[in-house]
Amino acid sequence: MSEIEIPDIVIRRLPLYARELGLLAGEGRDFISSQELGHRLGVTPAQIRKDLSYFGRFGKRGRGYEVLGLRERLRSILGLNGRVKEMVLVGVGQLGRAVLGYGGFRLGGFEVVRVFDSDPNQIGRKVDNHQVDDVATLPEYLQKTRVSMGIVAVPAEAAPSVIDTLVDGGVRAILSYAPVTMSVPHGVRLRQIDPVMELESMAYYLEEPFDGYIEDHQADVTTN
Amino acid sequence: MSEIEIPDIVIRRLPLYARELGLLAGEGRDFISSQELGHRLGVTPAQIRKDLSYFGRFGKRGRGYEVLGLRERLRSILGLNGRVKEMVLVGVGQLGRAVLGYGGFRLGGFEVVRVFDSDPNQIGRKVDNHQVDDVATLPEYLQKTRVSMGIVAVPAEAAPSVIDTLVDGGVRAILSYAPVTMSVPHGVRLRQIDPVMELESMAYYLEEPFDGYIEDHQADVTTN
DNA sequence: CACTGTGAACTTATTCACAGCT
DNA sequence: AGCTGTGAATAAGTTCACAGTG
Repeated sequence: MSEIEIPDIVIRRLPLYARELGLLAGEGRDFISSQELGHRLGVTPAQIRKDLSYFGRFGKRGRGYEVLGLRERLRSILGLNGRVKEMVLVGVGQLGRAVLGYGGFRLGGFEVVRVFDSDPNQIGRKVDNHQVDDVATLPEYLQKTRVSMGIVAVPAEAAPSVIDTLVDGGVRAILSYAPVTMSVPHGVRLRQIDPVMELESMAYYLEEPFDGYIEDHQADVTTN
Repeated sequence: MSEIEIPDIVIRRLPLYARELGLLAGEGRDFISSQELGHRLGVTPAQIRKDLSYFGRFGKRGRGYEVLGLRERLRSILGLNGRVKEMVLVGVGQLGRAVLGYGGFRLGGFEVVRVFDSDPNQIGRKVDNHQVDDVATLPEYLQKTRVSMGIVAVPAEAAPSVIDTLVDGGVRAILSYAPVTMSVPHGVRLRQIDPVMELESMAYYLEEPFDGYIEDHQADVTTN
């Protein structure tokens, strides 16, 4: 229970559990079983119990899990119970603006604290209460402030250099919307959101035959 | 090689391969080995060869893969070589607008053909060359046109009903930006993009201790 | 000769099944 | 009685290693 490496795939499910527990709390639920939670999430009860067992024993036998208590434990495990996580945002095009305007980050305990762009037309402007700074000043900003998370919302061509700058500046977790593959040093997490790739892979299941074949691919619900 | 079920995880990597092959073609490369392609993508060469072997034999021994040829095969396998894939978009808030404005869909062979919202202030307005229709008219529109893909960019509360409407209307592949878990019938693919969950799971690796513990989680590059 | 294509070996992830609490 | 927590069993996914081939 103590010195095994916890699989990333397990870590990635924790936010899902935490989110659903938040909803349950909102519905006034005090306790929930792995059975019912799994049913709501499309996950097996055994999966949930096994995942949680990596971190400790949070349930009460015969009763299930205390909804708010477990949610707090999960957020604590994820490191989300301290102060708000500060992020820099690079790129204030349409997508960057949507990121800034999206309330979900704030609610989740994340906050964009500084915004950068390379477009002279944007630099100096105010977008959603944030002064847009020249991306050229990003390195010095990172040096001063040690922000550990970043969001990249720049065009593909610009992304590699932006990501390098973030990494060099000590940013350890990067969420990129740019469709480019890059490798980053050990210890840095880079995750990409690429809606086009999602659509492309889903297209496979739309029974269009490929070339001459007519095959029947059918598969199950995937909630990512 | 012929009647085995192809794992979804393999399908999901095909767009990644196709994308990189497109870049290679742009660089003027004619052939590439699984070795080099894997290196560029952070994937093992064996993985690439194994993935491709589900669909046929596309390589030339001693030479590697013909860049443009393989790209076309992959796009064909995914069903992306026919005409443009038409999609409906539900929700034209900030996020929906970003989706509409994003050129990547167009380039990938996807096109938003109709836009819906429930907000009376939006309905009837023109957004990025699209007339915004009342979401109440979505069912009849789907009945008429049999669009098979949809993008959901509405708030979480509205998402379940929108998704149900899409499913009932015959939409078989749905990309949702709303942070809600839903189950859909067999044969329908629902994929969610949830940046907050990505950030939350990455936060785990930012060496914030959880409660009293100080542990050392370090893991490798993850490009989704 | 440098590569692919692929069974076999291995590793990782999921599910089972049941002992043990409450 | 009804649940959790968890080793053991199974399934899924990845990598190895090498025969085969242009």
